[in-house]
Amino acid sequence: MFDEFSAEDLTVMQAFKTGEMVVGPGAQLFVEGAHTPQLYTVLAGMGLRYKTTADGQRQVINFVMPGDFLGLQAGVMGEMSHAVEAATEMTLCVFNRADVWRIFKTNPQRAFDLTYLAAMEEHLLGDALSRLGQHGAMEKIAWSLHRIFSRALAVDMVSEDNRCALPFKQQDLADALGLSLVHTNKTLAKLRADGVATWTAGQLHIPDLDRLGELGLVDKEKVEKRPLI
Amino acid sequence: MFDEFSAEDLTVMQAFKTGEMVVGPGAQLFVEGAHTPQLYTVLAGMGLRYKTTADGQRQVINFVMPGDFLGLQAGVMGEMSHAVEAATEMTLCVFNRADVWRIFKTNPQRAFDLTYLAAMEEHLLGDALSRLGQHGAMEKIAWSLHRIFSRALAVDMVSEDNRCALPFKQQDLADALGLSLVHTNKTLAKLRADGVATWTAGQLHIPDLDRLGELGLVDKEKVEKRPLI
DNA sequence: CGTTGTCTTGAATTACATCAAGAAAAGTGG
DNA sequence: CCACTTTTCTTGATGTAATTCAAGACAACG
Repeated sequence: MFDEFSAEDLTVMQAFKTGEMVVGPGAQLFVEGAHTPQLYTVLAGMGLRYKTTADGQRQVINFVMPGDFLGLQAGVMGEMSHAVEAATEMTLCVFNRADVWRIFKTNPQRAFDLTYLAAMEEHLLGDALSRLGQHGAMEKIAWSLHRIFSRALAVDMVSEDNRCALPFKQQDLADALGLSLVHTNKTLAKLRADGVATWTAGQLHIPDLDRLGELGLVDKEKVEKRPLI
Repeated sequence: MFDEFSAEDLTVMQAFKTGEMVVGPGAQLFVEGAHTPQLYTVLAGMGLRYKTTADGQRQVINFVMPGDFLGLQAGVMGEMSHAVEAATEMTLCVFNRADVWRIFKTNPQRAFDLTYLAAMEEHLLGDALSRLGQHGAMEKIAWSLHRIFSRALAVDMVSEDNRCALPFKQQDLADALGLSLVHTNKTLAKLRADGVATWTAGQLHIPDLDRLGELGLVDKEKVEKRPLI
């Protein structure tokens, strides 16, 4: 799924990298509005990006999976507009914010990749926006599960029998889609009854991804390559 | 509102710039999924970014105003994930997609600005997402009008008596917020009756921006500087 | 001056939220 | 390992915000 990593790239990134870090479930990687000195690439584990609204509600922006780059906003804008929290134990590759500028000075290709990633996020958020704005609960949930599962496939986290770990709560999914917990639960029950998607005990089972995609109105989009930072 | 433009920056950007362009209302600046060779900075006029969903619905991503940079996605990813359409006559500063890479090679500061813009868009989309997911019609509409008006203030498009041009249809606002036209209309009528916001004949009148902000649950966020490309 | 697009308003319907309460899990401590 | 508490999941009943349907009033336009 990722662009190839040349020997030179590796050297450059190794200079940029300052270490590895392991955090436990529930750890706050970023706090909303805070000034943080570090950026991360997710090597293993899953997490949540979310915003807290003025009246105390929570909007989950998306689900964080291995390969994701965290903190680009803080890296260029100084502070994060959303929080990031670990849902499982996570292994992270750590970079210094101060080095971002150095990348731009010394390695245009990597700088370009950063912009690419930002544009990619924008694209994904746009998708989410149109799903939230224009569709009903069943479509939202089917779409979301489809997206998660496709991504898991891309990073090889899906087992032979079409199962992957999904260590979130139903409340998290509800908050991602702007639905109530109750309605989310009932819709998941329907998908389960129909044999389209079964999510129990932190495991998501999708026997037929295309069928789920139809319910979620997913247009068979190419799996896009993304740069790995 | 914009970062200062040094003499050197000006020279660099003038080399990058390939011309100016004026388009009429209704013109399609970008088509969804298309490969376009040009990028634009909006000098005057307003427009819409939108996506069309699989089942034919339309989600307006945001409203385009002077100072916006259009086509960054196409610039780095090759194709746009959304369409852009002019709502009024628009004046655009034209750049070549091929030159984007040159920017990264020769002018790290400008390259950084591009990434900054992308991160900014991501931030704005995240805001929109949480508004769509977590709030009711009144809050959505108040929030949206607040955002538009604040932006208009920043680019000095608001008259003495707190009016600015808003050349969109109610349907556009409805599609931006995931509401039906009817409900949008009724909510606007309520705002008008309460004297908070009056939008008629393409003119938006906001006597008291703070009052609107309260209704829209807007936390008094600093007006952020953005780079002008 | 008819035709078409946008706005406006009322009435009927529905998808979803809220309320409530029980059943599983998953921690916690003795 | 077993009570005990707390969290997460599940299901039914009730309420409501927003949709859809329908139709009239303005505007804009050729």
